[in-house]
Amino acid sequence: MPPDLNLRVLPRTVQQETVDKLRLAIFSGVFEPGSRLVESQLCVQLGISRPSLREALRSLAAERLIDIVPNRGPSIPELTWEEVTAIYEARELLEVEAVGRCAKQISDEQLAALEKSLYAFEEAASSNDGLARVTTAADFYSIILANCGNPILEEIHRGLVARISLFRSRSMSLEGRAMSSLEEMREIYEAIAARDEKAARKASRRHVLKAMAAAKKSMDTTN
Amino acid sequence: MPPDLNLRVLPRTVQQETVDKLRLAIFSGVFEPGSRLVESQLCVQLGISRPSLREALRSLAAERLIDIVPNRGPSIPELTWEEVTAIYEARELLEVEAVGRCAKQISDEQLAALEKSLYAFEEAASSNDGLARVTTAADFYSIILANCGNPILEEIHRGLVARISLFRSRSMSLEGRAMSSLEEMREIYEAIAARDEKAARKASRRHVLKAMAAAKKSMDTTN
DNA sequence: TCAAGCGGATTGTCAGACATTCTTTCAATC
DNA sequence: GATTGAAAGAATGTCTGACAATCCGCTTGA
Repeated sequence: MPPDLNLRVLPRTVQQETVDKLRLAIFSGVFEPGSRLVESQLCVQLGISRPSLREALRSLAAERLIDIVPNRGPSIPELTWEEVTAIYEARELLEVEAVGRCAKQISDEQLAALEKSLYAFEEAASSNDGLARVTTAADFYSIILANCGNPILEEIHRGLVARISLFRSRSMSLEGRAMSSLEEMREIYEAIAARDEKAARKASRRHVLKAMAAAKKSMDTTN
Repeated sequence: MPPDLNLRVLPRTVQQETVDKLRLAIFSGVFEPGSRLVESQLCVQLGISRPSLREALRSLAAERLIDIVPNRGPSIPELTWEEVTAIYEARELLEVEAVGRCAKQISDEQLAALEKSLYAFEEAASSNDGLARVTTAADFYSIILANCGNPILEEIHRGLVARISLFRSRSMSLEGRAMSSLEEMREIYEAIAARDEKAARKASRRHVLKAMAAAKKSMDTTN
């Protein structure tokens, strides 16, 4: 038997399912920012009991995907532009580092997977499916972060991106943003494929900064 | 009345108290790594009900301070050296950035507070109080991170440091480590006080790398 | 118009219960 | 003697139901 066989199928608990469902709902913008999540309603909608729901909500609160104020309950955060900026800056820091490391050490297989994900995003960018754009773009980053050699960076990055998913989907809907994003991502890919760490970092930084600018633009126009 | 008076005392719930208590207990090394946390026992020890405890445990699990395996319950993580390395690397990335930003923008008041915290650490370093060493050192970083201009970096850094608190307290007990740590921190402080961003980053990087080396050493000798 | 107070709605917390799953022990078999 | 298997005990996952504390909106009265 292989020594490190980890085929163990982890049983999925109601709590985990609930966290995933709610997380996805928050990503997809089902809840309005600032809106309150009423426990009794969610219990009925999700078909679970209040204790299970509350456990799930505590998890999401620790991930900063929802706010919980004592005696007022959970609500969807209303991010200010300052907070969004701070998140984008942190994302820049992590992502640039990850891209740089990735350029040095990604395997050929994973590089192929990265190219594939780029094509997937290309297709989504041409379409009008906003959610597909965000998810395929997320896949692209995900492969990079998974190959940077540091799972902690990956974990933190995932958390950050989750918190600004709403802004990402909004800005991705901006006229032309998807296409220029595609170009930037292609640059990143090319640099990684060429194992050019410096160029990869540069392209990555440019990409995040442009994404931040697009987010700001969408924030200004939306309000 | 002041316009932004935010004196509102947030009511502290049992859940929050429990999270804080358990977090502190984990920091202090009350629980052995790998040991399991039995709900019924904790309920009695903390004097709370199982639902409240479970909510607290979910929060801690989301912070990665405990592991929760379905049908096996919560336990203290046993970090491998690979994981610890990854955390230290991420910490380096964040801390160097924060120190650099801090050097550019910290106020004179906060600089004074930083100096004060350095003295506090100096005192703790001379003593034999391991916990005091870790907490005063944490205060020092805390001031830096609070003045880097990005609350997200602060938040993430706090989370990372929490996860390796055990290794920090161990390595701080190594012969001479506290004193050399003091020197490194003084270098950081001097560079920040001189508003020399580059030197501050350099000193910060050196400090984290040495801390990581000390952690590795303590890990090797302990086992 | 504004302040006080009242009532419904919501959250915080607990107790108790039960099915499921894990662990360990002990016996049976090879 | 070692391994397998079953059974008992312990711990977790989940639900129901309950009640006090708190918050929010509305009415009432000045």
